[in-house]
Amino acid sequence: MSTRRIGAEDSASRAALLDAAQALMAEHGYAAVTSRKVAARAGLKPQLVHYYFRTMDDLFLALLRRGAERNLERQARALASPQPLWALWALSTESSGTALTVEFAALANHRKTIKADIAGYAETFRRRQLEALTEVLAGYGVAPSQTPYVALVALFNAISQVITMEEDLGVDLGHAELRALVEHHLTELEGPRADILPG
Amino acid sequence: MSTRRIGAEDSASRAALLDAAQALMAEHGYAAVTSRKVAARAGLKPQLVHYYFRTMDDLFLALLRRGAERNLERQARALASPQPLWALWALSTESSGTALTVEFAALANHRKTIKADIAGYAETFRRRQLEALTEVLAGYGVAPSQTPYVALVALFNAISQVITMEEDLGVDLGHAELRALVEHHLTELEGPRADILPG
DNA sequence: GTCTATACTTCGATAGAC
DNA sequence: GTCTATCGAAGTATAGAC
Repeated sequence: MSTRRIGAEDSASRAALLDAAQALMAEHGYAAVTSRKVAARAGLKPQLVHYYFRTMDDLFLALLRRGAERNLERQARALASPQPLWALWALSTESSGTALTVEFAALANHRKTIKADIAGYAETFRRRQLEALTEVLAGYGVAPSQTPYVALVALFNAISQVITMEEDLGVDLGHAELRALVEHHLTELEGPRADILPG
Repeated sequence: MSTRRIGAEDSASRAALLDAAQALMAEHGYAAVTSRKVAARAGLKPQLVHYYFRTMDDLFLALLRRGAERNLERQARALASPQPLWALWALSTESSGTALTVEFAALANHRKTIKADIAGYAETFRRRQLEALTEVLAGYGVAPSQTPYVALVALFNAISQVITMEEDLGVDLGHAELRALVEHHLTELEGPRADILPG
């Protein structure tokens, strides 16, 4: 059965299909990512989707991996910047990736193959943050005994994630005040934010 | 066109269809909520879905409203209990509703009709919390000038929401520590948690 | 008020042509 | 290595019978 051939990884058509799938997923949700719509958006024939990605699951997986690699790189740059906390805050409250994040979370609910991959990526993402921030926070003189660093990292993510998700939805009750609270602490630790855009 | 008749609101079949849709959505995601699958799960014919709900959007809306009413009631009970903070914490970190929440968030991405409804419900939910907790926190002697209540409420929700979502996904880095942090504060304000299950 | 017969559209996937 | 012709299954929705 699985003897059918598959397209090359560096094909331009393949990349175009991934781009189209990503745009569709962000704009219209994962259910809109059908072979036909993806192909139409990329200006290609529907059957090509199944040539480059045997199943739709494979397409979602490829999309996740590509996005994950990009995000890990962006995070690494932020964590290596002069103001890692501010840079991470800017990156995490950026709304551009929110829709995709939500869609992948929903996707995990019913595509078990993908769920494990998403969880693995989330874990790596968090773990790298923890490693880098452990050094940073220790450098700033924050005692881990009081509040464990791992709790701070989880807290930081919870806040930024919910703020972006809710704002995307159009709900923002308490956001300004919560943002102010976080930014007050960031300023205490890292000084006022230097106006450098996140990489 | 819109002259077609619609089934009674209190019909048993209608309720069965909603139950089936809810189960499907939680287990397999909103994309699995198709007229055929919903009907099959309810032991009915697919066409009945369109008799009781003219379109699939109508079905999703009915499902949202039913769930929203139930949640608002549960929240009201929690907020009126002897330990409102603990009760709210128990309610918000309950994992049972998480999958549905995520699915509705994703649904909002591409069904604009539904997005407004979801946002409206989220806002009401938060606002009621704020009203009740304003009294509670003032009673506990928490000064609103230090950290505005509305920020605390948003923070509380961010934490519980992300914890349940991540645990549902299988990621729990920092959760135990973050939970401990929250529960430490709850104990300070409200004393140790009395072992009463949430309503 | 309740349900069925049926039309039309879109989907994922494969086999085979270039 | 790249793409097309085509199939069977599943989707939404309407009109009309009980």
